[in-house]
Amino acid sequence: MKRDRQLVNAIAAWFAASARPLPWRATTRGRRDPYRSLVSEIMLQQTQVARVLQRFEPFLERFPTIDALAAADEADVLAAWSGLGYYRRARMLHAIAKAVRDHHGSNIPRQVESLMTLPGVGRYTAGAISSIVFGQPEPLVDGNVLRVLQRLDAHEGPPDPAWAWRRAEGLVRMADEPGVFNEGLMELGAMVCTPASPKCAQCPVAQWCRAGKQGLQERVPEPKRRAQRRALFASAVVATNARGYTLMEQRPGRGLWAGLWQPPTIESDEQHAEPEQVRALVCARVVEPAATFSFLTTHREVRFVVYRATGARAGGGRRWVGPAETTLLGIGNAQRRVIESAGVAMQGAVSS
DNA sequence: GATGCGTGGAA
DNA sequence: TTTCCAAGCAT
Repeated sequence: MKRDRQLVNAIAAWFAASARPLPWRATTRGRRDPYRSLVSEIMLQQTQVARVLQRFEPFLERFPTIDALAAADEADVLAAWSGLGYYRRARMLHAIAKAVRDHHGSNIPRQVESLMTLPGVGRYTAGAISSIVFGQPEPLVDGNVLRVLQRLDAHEGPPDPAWAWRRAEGLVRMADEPGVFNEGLMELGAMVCTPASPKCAQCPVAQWCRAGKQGLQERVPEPKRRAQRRALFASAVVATNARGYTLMEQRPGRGLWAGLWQPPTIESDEQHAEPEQVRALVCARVVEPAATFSFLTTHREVRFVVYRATGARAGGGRRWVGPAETTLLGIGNAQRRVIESAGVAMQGAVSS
């Protein structure tokens, strides 16, 4: 008990002294802006801080308030999310804004139970907003916290979220400022108690760390096996017209790159489409091979074969899209690579 | 409870 | 090159 109290105080003190000045940590009169915090929490789901830093302010500029976001077209939200991945988050963030406007008087709720009813808000995000924005004594567990807590207690074996949530709850109740403690736990995991080569020599709670004392810090928690990546065979046609515009279609509303735009593409788990099928796909007069590359996602190795075509026709939901217009559509980075590999320039290019 | 959902940096 | 995994969530 005494150890726990010391841990909590040390983590909060360390964070208060060393927190990075991230844009969503800005305060007015000591308060976080709930909307900015909400956007940052959704963006940060399974996404590294460095990546979010590139996109946060532009998104806020495009949708400055929760009402502005609620009033926006979903297509515009997806366009602003282009390249960030996990595009379902963009749709759900949009849905959150509408739900908050319609059912909470445009005020983001402060209780975990209310927050959890919002689409795309799970236990972590609800705990984060409730504690960090509103100061409620709610626990939170993300990948960082899971690792930090298991190491502190030398809780061996694979990641044990159920155990970590109980532990986090017990600790956050002792904190004077729950949000500061929670953010400190995460920051500690991000900056010091890293998955590989943790910096125990500069750790503010090393004296209480049981894994560190036993030399187990590199083996706790035990990494878990990843599912094998499955192949997906994609044949894409980059059809251009006389003005240099590219033919684009919208992907289905579910699954990979749901709702995003792409050059007409045939996909299969088995093999690539025959060139004749590709030609038929766009009814083009001239179709020629242009490029081949693989694009990796967590669960898929997408093997693209890219063709160039002329003499195709729009219709059936397909549209001719000019270079400037590509910033207005939701387009995945794989599709950007497809288009550029065919030698067609576009704006809002693939990041780095 | 396992799986699918993106992307890119680090080792 | 390959593997891991990053402020998770929904189904």
